[in-house]
Amino acid sequence: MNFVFNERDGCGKCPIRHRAVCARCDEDELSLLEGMKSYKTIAQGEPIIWRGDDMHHISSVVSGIASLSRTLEDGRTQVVGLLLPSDFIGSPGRETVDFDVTAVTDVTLCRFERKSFEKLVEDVPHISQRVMEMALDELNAAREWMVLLGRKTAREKIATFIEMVVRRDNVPVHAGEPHILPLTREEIANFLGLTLETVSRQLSSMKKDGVLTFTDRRKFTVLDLAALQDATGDDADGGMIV
Amino acid sequence: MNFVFNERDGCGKCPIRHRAVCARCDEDELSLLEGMKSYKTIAQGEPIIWRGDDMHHISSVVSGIASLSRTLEDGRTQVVGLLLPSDFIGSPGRETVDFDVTAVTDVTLCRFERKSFEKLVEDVPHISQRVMEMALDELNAAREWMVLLGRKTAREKIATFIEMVVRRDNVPVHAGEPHILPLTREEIANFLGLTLETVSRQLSSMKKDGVLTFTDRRKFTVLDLAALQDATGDDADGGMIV
DNA sequence: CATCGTTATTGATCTGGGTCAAAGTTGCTG
DNA sequence: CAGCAACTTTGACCCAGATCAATAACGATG
Repeated sequence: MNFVFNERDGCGKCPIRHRAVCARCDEDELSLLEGMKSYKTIAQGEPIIWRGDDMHHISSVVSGIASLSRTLEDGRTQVVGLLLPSDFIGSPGRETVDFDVTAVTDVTLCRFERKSFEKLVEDVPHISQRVMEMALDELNAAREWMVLLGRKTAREKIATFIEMVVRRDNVPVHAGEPHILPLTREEIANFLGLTLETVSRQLSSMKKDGVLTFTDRRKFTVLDLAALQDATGDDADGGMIV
Repeated sequence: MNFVFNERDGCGKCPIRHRAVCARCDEDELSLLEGMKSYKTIAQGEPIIWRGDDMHHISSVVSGIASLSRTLEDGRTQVVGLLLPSDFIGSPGRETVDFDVTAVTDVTLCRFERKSFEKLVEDVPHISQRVMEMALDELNAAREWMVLLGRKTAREKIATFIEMVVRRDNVPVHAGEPHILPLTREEIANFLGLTLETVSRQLSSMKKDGVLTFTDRRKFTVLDLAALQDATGDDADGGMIV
């Protein structure tokens, strides 16, 4: 899961190098993984793995977006994270998954047998260090999201989400290019702890206020970035400290 | 942070052994820490460190409870975690803290200079593995809490919180013994994304319904555990899978 | 043990966002 | 390109929980 939508540095070869070990690559260590990996593609909307299922593999997202979510008995659903390229599905040391994982778009995974991966974690210190760093990053992002879920208004939640999408896009994409919402209104709602109607109303309201325009229901451009950032409820500089 | 309130296994000597390395103790490795540690006590209600402060130490909670929280400009506060004995304050690899840390009760910390701790993480593989496991546990707990914050009703939030306190107590404490609420109504509210009035009303309502009794505003006994668990909104078995 | 500040309870009222319902879009698929 | 299914918008209404306010119960202190 990677709330900030920033893709980590990767050396572009094997998926596991994206984040797990890259920048400290050692061909010998990594060649251990060569025999173990297999690829799998899951179609948009299909489940990848259900909560409680045995976790035979640890996978890395190669392309596409997956969601981590929990659904209560009566159908209320909360998305607790989005998995973007280089994010992992499954944790070493856990036998089962604790959340449902679903393909939000078509998703390609690079999979490693869990047992072998766990052995690798024990044998290669770089890997546990990298997984530790990733888990700490995710933890921070999750806590940040807890503030949003527990205390922000609908308007602030939407603004935070949009700002996050824009921040992610602004690295690779040129100015002027419209941004793409990777989720439906309902998925956004389940991510923000709202209903789809409220999401729709707030987006309309921001459109009316001249903060955004939509070219189509998935594509938008920010007209007033300052207003957008103001509306997030966060510190002026976007969470960083002065 | 340790939402489930379960204290991890510890060998009872140095605080860092509580969770960081215990079960894989190696006297030689750990003796590296002997010279580095220092103890500090913070009085109830006092700040331990503020968001944005430079993190000169990584600390382990020896006794007491601390809270991790974020406050928006207008005063809305969300507690994103409680730190119990054996939990860490600060992460290797981060220069500043991202949340305010406050002593909920008197707190004693065992502190290590951050740089030395980071060196230890690099040098001793057991430690990064243990920190990795801890971070993954915390991450899971944080995501579980996101479901509560985003989707549960006030009644379900309170029931979940009480059930958590009871679960933590039930290991060491004998049946019949009243449980102790470690937080004020306001702190509970800030942890659950509610107001203190709603917390108070829900507790009164559960008292009226015969689920709980209070002997004093901090001490309570559960009269109907089944009803309490029903009220959490979670699966019957408390989150585990059948 | 009276006083005072803090914490908790309870009541009255308000409102943001949920719920229910009805159109309006969009994009497949035959 | 018609017809349908999935998604989105918008409106009307409602209610859980927030807000505002008054009172009560602690518990520390002199």
